[in-house]
Amino acid sequence: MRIATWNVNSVRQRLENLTAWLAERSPDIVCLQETKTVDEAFPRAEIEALGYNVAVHGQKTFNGVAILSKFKFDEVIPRLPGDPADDHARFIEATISTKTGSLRVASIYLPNGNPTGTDKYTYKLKWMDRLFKYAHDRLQLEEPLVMAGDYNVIPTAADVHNPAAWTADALFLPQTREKFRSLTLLGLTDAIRAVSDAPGLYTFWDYQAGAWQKNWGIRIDHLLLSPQATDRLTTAGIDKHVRSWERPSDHVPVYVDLDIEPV
DNA sequence: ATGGCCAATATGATTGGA
Repeated sequence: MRIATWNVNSVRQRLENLTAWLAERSPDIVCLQETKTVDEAFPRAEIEALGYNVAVHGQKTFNGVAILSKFKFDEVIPRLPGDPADDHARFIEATISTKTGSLRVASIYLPNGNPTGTDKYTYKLKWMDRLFKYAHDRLQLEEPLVMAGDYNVIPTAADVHNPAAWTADALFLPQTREKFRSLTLLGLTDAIRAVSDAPGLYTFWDYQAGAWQKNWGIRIDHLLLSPQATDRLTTAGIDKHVRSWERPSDHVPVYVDLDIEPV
């Protein structure tokens, strides 16, 4: 079972890259972020034609998440619990049936939080607290769980080309990193770091200032695995080459292979 | 880490992104 995450920065602008990457990597389940469209305008038919079921939770202009799956969804739940007044489309989870029980996958678009010192950063921290509560509750189920998405968190200095330039940024502030670390301390495993300690593993390069050409990257797209998923982890990787394609997203896909069979 | 970008919007300037 191959599960991936990709912040596509507009699914409609990225449809050609998305379909090319789906053919190349053949993921079974894909979590998308920043789809930037209302559900009615999501290119559902084009993706269904490639053999995927599609679950969407979008809104006008910004944000928007989705899950694609080669296997049918048993359950689809949009919105992160904990704040009914939060109208940002940043979370959707789904379950599918496997030979050893239910597999749960969440597509997460965690708030950026810049500029710091504003309500945007407060919103980010509160959202992370809600995500902690969600993870804590779901871990009680003791089932394979993959929380995949754009966390907008640089976990450590090894995950950024120039740490000094990011010390005051909402993605790298100690309080941000502490809240991300609390997720791993709950028992979730950062899949990429489970397979490699190498520096220079990035998932995002800014469009500006020639960041891609200079490899000024950061690692902010993560797949966090429950113990029952981690036990079955065989591979984790980053499709860096996708950043060099025509009209790319500023993020690239990240994926894991889990030794789990669908029904 | 901003000189340089990109996407969406009743759009031709503004907002959001990271």
